[in-house]
Amino acid sequence: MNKAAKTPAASLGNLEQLVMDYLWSQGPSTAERCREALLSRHAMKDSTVRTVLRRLEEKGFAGHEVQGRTFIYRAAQARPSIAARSVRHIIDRFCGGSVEQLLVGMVENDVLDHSQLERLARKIANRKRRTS
Amino acid sequence: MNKAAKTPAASLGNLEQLVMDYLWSQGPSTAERCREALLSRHAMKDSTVRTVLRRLEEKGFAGHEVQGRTFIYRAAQARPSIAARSVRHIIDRFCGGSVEQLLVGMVENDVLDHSQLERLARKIANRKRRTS
DNA sequence: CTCCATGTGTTACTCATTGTAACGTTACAA
DNA sequence: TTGTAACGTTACAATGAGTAACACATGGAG
Repeated sequence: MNKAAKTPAASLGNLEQLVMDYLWSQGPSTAERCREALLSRHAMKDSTVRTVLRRLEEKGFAGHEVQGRTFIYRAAQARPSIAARSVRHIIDRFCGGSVEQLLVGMVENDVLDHSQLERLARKIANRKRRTS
Repeated sequence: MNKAAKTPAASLGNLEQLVMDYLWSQGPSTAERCREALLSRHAMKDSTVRTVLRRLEEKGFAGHEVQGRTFIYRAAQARPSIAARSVRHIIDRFCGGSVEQLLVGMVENDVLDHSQLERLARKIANRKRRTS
């Protein structure tokens, strides 16, 4: 069947992450521009970036359009979307599907503190009001 | 330096996950009992489970005590703790460190619906009252 | 028209991780 | 003493990720 986007929740290597971060923050870009932008943080040859970009596309994280004879790559999924799905996985894996359980665990493990929880509660309340 | 627990947030392979799930749900166990329990879902030789358990220990996910001449393996970290740290990673990677942003993304991506958010808000309110 | 610069396609090598397992050794029990 | 149940050691294949060389195409400068 579909060859692209094999594993829905495949994870990213460090360089792949770096490249995606670039695409997310800077928007569509050619391979070369991407490479130049990352040079200071991660030097590499042009073929390297291009390989990474191609693999990102195979994984469904990126896409490209052809402009003239150059490829313009772009992020295929929004960051929040990926984050949401990743967390869904974690919740299913470790929290029996319960979001509350995750939150409790985060508080107990000092990933979330009480003041954050308070702000969170307010935000949720606001959002509820606005969208219902 | 320290050889064990190299990467704090190393991820688990499928089999490793299976074994951890067993340890988490069934409690401390010998390698052989673990193997037998997983037989129907994942057949393997005894040396295979033992290798997996050893690696899990190297990664800091499991530990063992010696009882007579047999090893009793146990989960070294609670599930919620791992979940919490994983989510922390995601938040840092994809949400600029903002939990709220994650939650919003989860709503927008149908990982969380509004009724769940409501219940969540209630739980948070409760917990806040109880623990402050 | 020719040739170079620039861009893509293909292929491959290395290293770490993960699954898998054989083989060796040890020690308790009958 | 001998078999069996544990563990220790070592290894190999597949995969993923980083890295890159080399070949091919093509549009523009001369």
